Amino acid sequence: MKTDFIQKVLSTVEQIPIGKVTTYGAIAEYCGAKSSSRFVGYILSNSVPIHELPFHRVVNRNGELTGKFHFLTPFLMRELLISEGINFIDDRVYMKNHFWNPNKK
DNA sequence: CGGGTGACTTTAC
DNA sequence: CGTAAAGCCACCC
Repeated sequence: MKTDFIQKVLSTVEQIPIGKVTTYGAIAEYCGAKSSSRFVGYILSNSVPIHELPFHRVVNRNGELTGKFHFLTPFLMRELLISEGINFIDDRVYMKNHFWNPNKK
C-alpha cells in the first residue's frame, strides 16, 4: 500500500497536460511537502513502472532533464517531449511557455 | 534523535 | 559557465 503522499504525487503527474511540464518542487508543494522535492524524484524511480505515467513531463526548476538517465536511453526523455510539441533552448525546456503549475490548476 | 538515500533547490565562490 | 556544500524530508531497511 502506497502512502497518501506517493499517491498524490502520482496522480499529479498523471494530470500534466500534453505539451506541458512541471517541476519536482511544484509537485512536492502541491502534495503538501514543499521541501521534499528530492523525494518526488525518488518516487518516480522506485514506486511505479516507468511507462505507465508521463514522467518525462517532470523536469527540474531550470527546465533541465535531470532525470533522463533513468529512461531506457538518455535521448528518450527529450524525444518524447519534443514529440509533444515542447520547445527547447539548448538542453532546457522553454519553461516560460510550457510550465504547468498544479497549484494553480 | 536510527541511518542511508535522492529524477531537488539554493547559495556561494 | 562550473563545482561545492548545505538544507531539506519522506521513504526504505
